[in-house]
Amino acid sequence: MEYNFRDIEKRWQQWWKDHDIYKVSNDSPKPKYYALDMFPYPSGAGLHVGHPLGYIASDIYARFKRLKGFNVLHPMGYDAFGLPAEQYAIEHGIHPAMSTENNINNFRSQLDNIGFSFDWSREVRTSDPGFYKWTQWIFLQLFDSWYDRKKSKAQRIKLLEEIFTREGNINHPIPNAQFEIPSLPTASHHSRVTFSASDWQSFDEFTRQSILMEYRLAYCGYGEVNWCEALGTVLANDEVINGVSERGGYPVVKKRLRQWYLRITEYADRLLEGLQTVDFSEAMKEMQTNWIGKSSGAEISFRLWSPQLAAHSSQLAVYTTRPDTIFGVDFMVIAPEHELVELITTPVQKEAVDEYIAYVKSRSERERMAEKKISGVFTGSYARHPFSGREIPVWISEYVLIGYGTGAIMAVPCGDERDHKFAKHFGLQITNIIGSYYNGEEANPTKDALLENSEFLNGMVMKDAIEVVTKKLEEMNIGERKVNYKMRDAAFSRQRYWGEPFPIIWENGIAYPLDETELPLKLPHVESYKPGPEGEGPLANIPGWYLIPGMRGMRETNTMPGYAGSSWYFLRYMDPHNDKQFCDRKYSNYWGQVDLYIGGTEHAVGHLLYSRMWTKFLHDMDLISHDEPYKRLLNQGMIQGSSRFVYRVDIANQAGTSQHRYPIFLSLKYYQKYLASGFLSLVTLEDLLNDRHQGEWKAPVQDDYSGTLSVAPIHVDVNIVDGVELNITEFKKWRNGEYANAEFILEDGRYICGAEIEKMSKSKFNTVNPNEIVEKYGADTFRMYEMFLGPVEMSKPWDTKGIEGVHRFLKKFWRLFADEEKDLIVAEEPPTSEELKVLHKAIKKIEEDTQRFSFNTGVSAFMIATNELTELKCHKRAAIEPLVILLAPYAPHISEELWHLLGHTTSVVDAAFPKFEEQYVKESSKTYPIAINGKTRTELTIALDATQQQVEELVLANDVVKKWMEGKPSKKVIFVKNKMVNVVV
RNA sequence: GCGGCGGUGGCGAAACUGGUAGACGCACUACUUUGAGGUGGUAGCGGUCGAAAGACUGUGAAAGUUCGAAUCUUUUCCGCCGCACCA
Repeated sequence: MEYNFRDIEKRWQQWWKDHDIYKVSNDSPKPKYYALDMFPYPSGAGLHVGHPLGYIASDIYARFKRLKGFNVLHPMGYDAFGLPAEQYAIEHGIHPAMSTENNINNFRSQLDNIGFSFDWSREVRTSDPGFYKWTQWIFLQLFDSWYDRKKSKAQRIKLLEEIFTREGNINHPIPNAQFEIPSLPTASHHSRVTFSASDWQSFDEFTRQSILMEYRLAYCGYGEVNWCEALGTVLANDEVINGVSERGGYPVVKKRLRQWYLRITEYADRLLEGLQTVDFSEAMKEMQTNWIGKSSGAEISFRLWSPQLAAHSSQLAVYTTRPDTIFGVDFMVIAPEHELVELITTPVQKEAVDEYIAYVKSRSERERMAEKKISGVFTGSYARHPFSGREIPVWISEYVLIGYGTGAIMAVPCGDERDHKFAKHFGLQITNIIGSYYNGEEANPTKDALLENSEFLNGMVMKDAIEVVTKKLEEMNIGERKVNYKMRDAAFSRQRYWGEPFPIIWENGIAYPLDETELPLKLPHVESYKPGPEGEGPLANIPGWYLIPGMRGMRETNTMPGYAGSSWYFLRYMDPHNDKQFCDRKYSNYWGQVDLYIGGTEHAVGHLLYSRMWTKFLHDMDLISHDEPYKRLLNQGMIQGSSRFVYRVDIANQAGTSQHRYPIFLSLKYYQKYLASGFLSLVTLEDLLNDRHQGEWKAPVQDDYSGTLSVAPIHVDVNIVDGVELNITEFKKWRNGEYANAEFILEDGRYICGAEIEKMSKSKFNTVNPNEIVEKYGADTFRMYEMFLGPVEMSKPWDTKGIEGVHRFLKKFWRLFADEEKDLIVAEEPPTSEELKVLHKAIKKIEEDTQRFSFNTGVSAFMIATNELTELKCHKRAAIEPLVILLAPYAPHISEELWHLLGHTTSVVDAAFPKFEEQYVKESSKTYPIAINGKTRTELTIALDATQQQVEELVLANDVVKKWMEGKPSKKVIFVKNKMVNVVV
């Protein structure tokens, strides 16, 4: 019987389904294991071979853990809300619910082809009301909470109200909101607003609610947001890449809008600390750490002074991480948007300042990022140095950002590169406080220099001076210790339709939460996706929805962003059908953290941070027991596409001729020849024809070939290229015969395409559909090949040709068991020790490799064992049956088939792996350390039943030791004692 | 610029705590099975010299530690990813 993978795979997939093999129980005496994939956004393009890489890895590990006796939760679902579906709806008039449903069905059929062991009974979709009911519910909990900095945890708003009634906000100042809220009691810096208990009691409802809004973990406020005109919505910081939207690449501008936010900044410290308790890659931790961007330093107030303005008492607050450099301050710089600009600009400087502000406003975010010009203007005012009393000019420049720190800095040109450039550019004074560390040419940001020109700090090491200065500033009451973060609160509303509606009703400018019993607040059906008035979403066009009968208020018409549902979905899998709670505590206690989370790096600062924050919040609310969602994160690399190019000749000067009737294509050799020498535009087609081999291309007789050539590389579908050789017949049929009349200039009768490794994408025609691979080679081959390509974490190009080797292996493996004539050729006689050695080696290696996610070497180990057993002509049950179990995680279908051929009646999933381990591996060999001069240098693995004599011989024969001894001949004694092999020199 | 990761045959890659570098697979070459193609089988395959045995050399480059370095340390070059005026 031949290895008929099509039959086998179809049959077993059906059998698994019929018998609910992968259904997992929440109630099991077995230890649990939670293996999760980042659920996909069901895009219209479907899956290409790159997508399943992570799923295969997690599936292998999940199956492996099942065999090891674990109760494994391995679910799958869809991140189904989001912008693309709505864009598609706008363009094609198909309702997002419809297109999403279609895409999901398509995804599912593609996934099913590959033989995953997902428990589909637990499938979740974020766009399902049964799911988003709980997204809305968690939102309400966030809305109803504030962050108690004293206790470092979230608390109920009710508690805060009690505190305010009792003692005002003296002990709980308004958190560092980045965004202003109107109608607060006045104060220059609204985060410094304080009120007493009696103040609080005198406030009206609106003021109270406005104040509470300043504390809520989900809050609504006005602020500068990333507005994308093309998408008609705001975007979170992580959705903006280099000034354009992540999806679609549209320009993004700053705009002031009313917006919902998540106060993720309150969790900044815990998000940082939590990184130490989880197993993420260094790169991932680094990215999150950078994104959070914690820095500590001091905020210092400088008195301002101006020669032309009436004496005023303004203070300028600056933030610095280097208070030790205070005597090196030569000027101050404030951001162009700074509130003091108007106040401190002197009449003489007014024109220049206005001009500069206008210039800054004219520059887009992108321009500002792209070209970093040194620009700025003097305000005419001065700050007074707190120690030396020196006058320090105050400048305005766009290199100081309004959003970070206080929007103002003290410039220390000898120690900061930007300040130094600025000083040089405008010819400002540069005070050297670090002696020879400063060379006059470049700033030196060292902390090790001994301070000079620094009065009471002279002779002190900078590092130590930081503390001294900060203390002194605090004593003088003009400065305080301050921690700053780059991370901003996360914009949480979108002016879109296809997302979770906010369970909020606005009345008299106050946001009231919906009652729990009114959830889910369902998304209404819409006909039009046009944005509503004043930057609202499409829901603002449906009065029937936002107006509530019998009430004066109206519903919030924004919707939640794509990351809302994905911030907690991993909890829903534990209890997916519960309509009383988001997840029963009993089950979240049982499953706990995700033990293994696999997905791409692209979610480093988005999804992964948000879901970590939500988890911490739910933990604070005592709704779950753990406060980090993922114990271990594995980032799969990308599978890149290998693009193929054809080179089309465009003939210039073609007036009066008919060359353009035939697009002419050059094979790579010609393309490179002319391109490389830079001659292409000087060459005519005639030159080319004279150069080519005779007879390969018959040029139409009447054409004029004298025009110069230019060549355009064109992406060609990789599926009509065999390796690098173009299938010309297929090419002519490609794209409905667009190239039907193509003519080719060949090399040795073949058309060789150009090649380049790029990201896999439809537009580059380099995608490969897993369905085609599965159809041709089977799912088992596909799975193993994806793993065989290289380490899971690494990016690597897809090469369809290499798959043959893996396919060959499976056929070879099959032939250990079955033969062309007979179904089963397995013999029951006991294996020889040589055969057992092959087996044991394989078991040891494959187990280790699987355990440490080194699936590529695991696959290799299978190949080696199979090759060796084939060579030994070994068809003995005891030597080959264990391999079937071992192979099951990698190639489940063929394993299941062979398992049954071998006479078992249960699924290979139920094979008792631990037992088998005991039977075959345990204590079959032992590893001994070899010590040289008492220091362990290497190890020897020796069969358990080896005699002392044999061990001694082995040590002698060991090349490692032998070489070492040869390299350094001297007296040597070798002895074997208590299993420790010792070599003494 | 800063930070992280990496650089090993024609290609994807192994080498886990320093111990015979290149396992395994692809591609390639020769032979074999076959009427032919595919499949299957055997052998070769880093480089140089050699018919072969074998010798020398070899993990981006340079230096160092070590009996021994792809692996550790320092410097440097290149590539990928992330951040980017964050004071």
